[in-house]
Amino acid sequence: MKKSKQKSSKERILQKAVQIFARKGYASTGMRELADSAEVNLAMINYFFGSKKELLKVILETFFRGYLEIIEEELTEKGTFDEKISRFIHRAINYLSDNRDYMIVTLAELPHDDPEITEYKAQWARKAMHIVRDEICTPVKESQGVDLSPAAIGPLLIGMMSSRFLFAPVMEQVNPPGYGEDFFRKYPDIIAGIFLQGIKGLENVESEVSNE
Amino acid sequence: MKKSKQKSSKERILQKAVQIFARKGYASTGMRELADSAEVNLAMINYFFGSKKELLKVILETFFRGYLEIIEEELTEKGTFDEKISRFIHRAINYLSDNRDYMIVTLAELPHDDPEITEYKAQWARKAMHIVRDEICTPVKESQGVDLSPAAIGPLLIGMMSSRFLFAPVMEQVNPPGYGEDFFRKYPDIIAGIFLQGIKGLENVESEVSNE
DNA sequence: CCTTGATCTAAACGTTTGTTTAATAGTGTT
DNA sequence: AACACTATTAAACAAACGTTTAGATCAAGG
Repeated sequence: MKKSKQKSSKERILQKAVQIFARKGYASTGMRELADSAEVNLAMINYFFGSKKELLKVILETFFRGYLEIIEEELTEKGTFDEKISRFIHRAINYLSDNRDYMIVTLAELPHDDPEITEYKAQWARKAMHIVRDEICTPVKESQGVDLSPAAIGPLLIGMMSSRFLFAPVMEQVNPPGYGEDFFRKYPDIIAGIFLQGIKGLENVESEVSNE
Repeated sequence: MKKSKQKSSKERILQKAVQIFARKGYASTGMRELADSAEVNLAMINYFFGSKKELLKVILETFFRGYLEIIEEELTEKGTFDEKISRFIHRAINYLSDNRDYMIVTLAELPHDDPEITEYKAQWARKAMHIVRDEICTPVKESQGVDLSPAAIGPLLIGMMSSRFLFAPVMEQVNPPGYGEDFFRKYPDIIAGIFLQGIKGLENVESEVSNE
């Protein structure tokens, strides 16, 4: 372990950026506030990262890379369908929990369409969608005859797994802190259970809307 | 129908605000850009709404009120558990679809904790959570013995229903527009099916984590 | 000792930010 | 015609914005 005592300026900037962007939002955070918080001269941010937007890209990149790695490792390797899905959901929720701030920054920026950033996100979404199609949608189609669009199932999974974290700031205001803490230990099991049993219960949904 | 020809300045401001906030984000949208887009003098925004933040509150208030009304009407009225849940999900997804921009603005601001705004959101969350507890968590507990926290199920439902819309700007870049359009006609059925069958499949999850 | 390259600083750049003010225009009432 | 009230305008405000510049500081290598 080398220089574990003090982080470098660049590391400090990134660490504080993720923290503050998650709490206040990317656009509402000024570079001076970030510089002060990271105990760094204002100019150092652009010195290391080029621009504020490039700094955001580093954060998105980091989150997406980690998430995609989990998709690849857990969804494309051996095991039954149920095993793979369950393994993936457990590890993904763990990842979201360990990287809440990265996740919050990424998902809060998702709906906005700065063209530069949107293309960036789309690159990752493309890769994830192929795997979701091959490993989830296709098997479900073959075993149950239900057509699932990967463009819906991918977002659905993230939505299910992340919702609790995105609502956290509000829920802390609603419930006393620490409330339901025991419940949230079972959270990954619940989500995995709902998703797995949920799509297993899907059957002839398509017939209802076959031809209108 | 009275003066359907031209909307009032106040209406135009609100309409354009929701539109632009949804596309670019609340914080990144300047008041001058909004004023120009609404074809209104800059000062009129604060004249009608007091401040930029008050304008945001009106948007949040509008979305929450509509969503809570659906919760109340569909979840607390007559019918079996399955009927109520299914009715609620169908109508809620319809509501989200009809008010995409309101939803995007609201959900994108959710994770951020401007204290003034957070307390605002918490007021609505409180009301919704009571209903979710009484109408979803308690029945599930009685019929299946599974303890669900309303602080998780409420967000989970929104997360499941909204994910597809929040990812839309990215997915449009991934898929050709119009792709999977036929699928998304079945979307409410799919979501309702997954959720209902999903929680019905939950059983002895708690026993796995009973005592570690 | 001098050089090289990376790190850091203080200061300023020109815009843009949200908000406010004071004056004007319009509309219906008395 | 004078009044009251709402709506609208152009202009200005201080503050904050992201970015850039020129120069200092520092450590390591030749």
